[in-house]
Formats: sequence, C-alpha cells, structure tokens
Amino acid sequence: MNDSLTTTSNAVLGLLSLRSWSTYELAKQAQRSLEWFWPRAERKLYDEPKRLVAAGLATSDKEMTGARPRTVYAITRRGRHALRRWLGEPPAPPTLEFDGMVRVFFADGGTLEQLRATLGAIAEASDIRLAELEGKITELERVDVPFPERHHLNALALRFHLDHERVFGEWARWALVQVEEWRSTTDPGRWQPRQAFEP
Amino acid sequence: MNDSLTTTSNAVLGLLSLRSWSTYELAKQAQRSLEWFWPRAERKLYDEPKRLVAAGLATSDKEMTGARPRTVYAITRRGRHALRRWLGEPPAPPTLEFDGMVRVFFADGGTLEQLRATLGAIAEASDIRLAELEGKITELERVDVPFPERHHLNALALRFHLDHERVFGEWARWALVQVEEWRSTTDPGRWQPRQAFEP
DNA sequence: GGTGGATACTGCCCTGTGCAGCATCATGCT
DNA sequence: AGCATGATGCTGCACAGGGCAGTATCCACC
Repeated sequence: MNDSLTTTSNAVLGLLSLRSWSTYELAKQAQRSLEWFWPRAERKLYDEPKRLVAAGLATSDKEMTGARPRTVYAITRRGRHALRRWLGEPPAPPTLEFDGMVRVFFADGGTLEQLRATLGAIAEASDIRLAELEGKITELERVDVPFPERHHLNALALRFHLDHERVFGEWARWALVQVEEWRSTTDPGRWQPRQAFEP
Repeated sequence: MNDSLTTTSNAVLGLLSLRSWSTYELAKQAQRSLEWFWPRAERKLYDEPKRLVAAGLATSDKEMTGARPRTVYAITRRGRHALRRWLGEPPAPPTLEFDGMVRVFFADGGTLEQLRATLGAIAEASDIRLAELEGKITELERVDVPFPERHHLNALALRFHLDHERVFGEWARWALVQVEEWRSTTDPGRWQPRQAFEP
C-alpha cells in the first residue's frame, strides 16, 4: 500500500481522532460534516478506513448485531501523530468544479433563454444551500448535538461557507440583470465588459 | 463508448465550437480558460477529443510537422447540436475541494501555530490567484487576444471568480484575527461561535 | 406477518490525476 | 554546424474517486 496519505485519508483520520466509528457511521458523519469542503462518495468512505488500518494508523474491530456483522474503527497513537504532522504541512490549493459556469462560458453556443435559465438555476440552488447552512449555524447554539466542544472550529468553517455560497447566488442574480441588456448570447448590444467591474 | 457525455466532454465541445485545435493547443486553451471553473488534467484532455470523434461530434485530421505527427480536431454539425441541447439542461451543483478547510476543521488535532500557518497560507495563495485574475481582467480591454468577440462572456465569468477568490482571502484573514483570542485549538477562551456571524 | 427504512457493505465500470517517458521541431547561441 | 533548451505532441500506467446496483440483516410499526 502506498504510504503517502491523501487529503481524504487525513480527513477520515481526523474523524477517527474524535471518536471511534462503525463504517456506516463514519460515512454518514463524513457526509454531514465534510460535504461542503471535501465531498467524497460513500463508496470510497468504505474503502478509506481499511487503508488506514493497513498503514497502522487505525484499528478495526469486527462486531455482530445479531447475524449482521459490522466493523468499528479507532485511531491509533501513530494515527494521531500522522494527523498532527499533516496539519503542519501547507494546504493544497482549492479546486472548484462549477458546471453552471461551463454553461455560462459557452452560452454563445445556445440562446439567451438558456443562459437565463442556467443563471436562474444557479441562484435557486444557492438559496437552498444557504438555507441549509443557516440551519447548521443555529445548531452552534446547542449542546445536544455531536461534538459541542468543537463549535468554535465549526463556526470558522460555517462562516466561510456562508460567504462562499452567497457569492454564487449574488453573482447569478447580478448576471441576470446584466444579460437583460444583451440582444443575444453573441451580441451584448451596448453592454461593456468593464461594467462587470464597476461598483 | 458510453453515449452520455460528461461536463468535460461538453466543455471540450464548447472549445471546438470556437475553432478547430490540435490536441496540444486544445489542452493548453482548456487550461487557460477553463482552469478556474472546470480544472482537468492535461492527460485527460488528450483522451476527450477522441471520445467526441467516436461519438460523431468531432472529426480528427492527422497532419505532419516534418516527421512529427499531430491531430487537429474540429466540431461537426451534430456536435454543435449536442452542445446546444446540453446548454438547455439544468446545471449540476458546484463542488469545492478545499484541503485548507479540512486542516482548519481538524485543527484541534494540532497546534494554534499550525492553524495560523494554514490560514496564512490560504490568504497568501488567494492573493496570488487574485493578482492573476486582475491580469485577465485587464485583457478584456484588448482586442489583440484570442476571441475578443467573447469578452462579454469572459467578463461574467471573471466577475464571479474575482468575488469567489476574495472570499478565501478575506475569510482567512478574518479567521486569523478570531483565533488571536483563542488559548489553543481546543480552547477558544471567551471567544463565542456566534461572533462568527455578527456584523 | 409484512413492509419500509436503517444499517452494513461490496463489485463493477467509468472518469479523472499525476507522473514519467518517448519523440520531433524550432530557435538561439557558440 | 552542433548543441541545448523549450515547445509541440502524445501515451502507458497505477492510483484516486464516483455512481450505481446489489445483497443481507435488523428494527420499528401497522
């Protein structure tokens, strides 16, 4: 097994550092807490702990619920050291995959109606995600949630995501206003690119 | 070959809709123009046009530069129709992979010094990317660049990326100020999570 | 008892990444 | 002319990751 851990490995190690988890729980918790900044398919979250065990950074314990087996993973001391060491390394640059922007960028291959629909969809999806974030923010006032002692870190993350999500919705709405002046996707009429950068 | 095209397929089709390209040129142009919102490894950009040809959406023409072969790809009429059809579909949600945020989120596995270094690195990297974007924005005033007739679409995209990138740097600097009050990564002292959401 | 959702997990096929490697061309310098 | 370097051109390979579908057992409820 390749000894160099990925960000995913370290993210899973991070979750294990909080407590031990069954694989199912771990996958669910990863999707609850990491989804906004490190989205990973459930399929992979079943594989990752096995790799940590193989690297000596976690242990696995087979249990039975009736006739149904389940695996519970726990971090090792070596795992904690590895996590701490990783935290001292410089972060990789963020990457964004914005399908909607691909559609905007090549909008001249389609119609102004299509472009408006794309921008509208981006704005609406952003609203939904913002509402979800607001729900998470209200949870910071509670102590009957998992890991209340980590709320300070949660708050930093949520602050970022709130601002980040707002950019999508606000930009899409702004763009909808701009394209009102356009004659078509290939003819912006009197609209000037520099208008995008004026106050 | 699977008939359902990916966003990457359509992005490449979008580039082909502008002009024909050798594979090398296409890979370079993709990395110049799509890198901010649809980053793809060069390795894949060599495969993708082949798949478009197999689907009848592009043609390939073998040429020779001396003894060195090269392939030039062009879009077909079917390809243009496929692109236009795709532009009418709703966009997939954006996904962000923010390695730095994974490190912030699990900062309690490390030290306050490490957290500060992570935040500092995020801020600096953001500055560099912002400077790059500013360079692209000044290009919008020029006509001696590729595809000046598409500046209006470029401007929409650049407006988004400017706002998007600013969020990283501003947030990281804000977070650096917040953690000044913290005693350690596990003890925020008197700092309250709700401080993250006050004006 | 039957149903539906939760818990628990994996095989499979496909997309995508980083890396390394190979080859030829073109340009500039000595 | 010869050489070095960067550009142009491309691919094999091993690994990371995603979506989907499938299998099985448990648990709560009607």
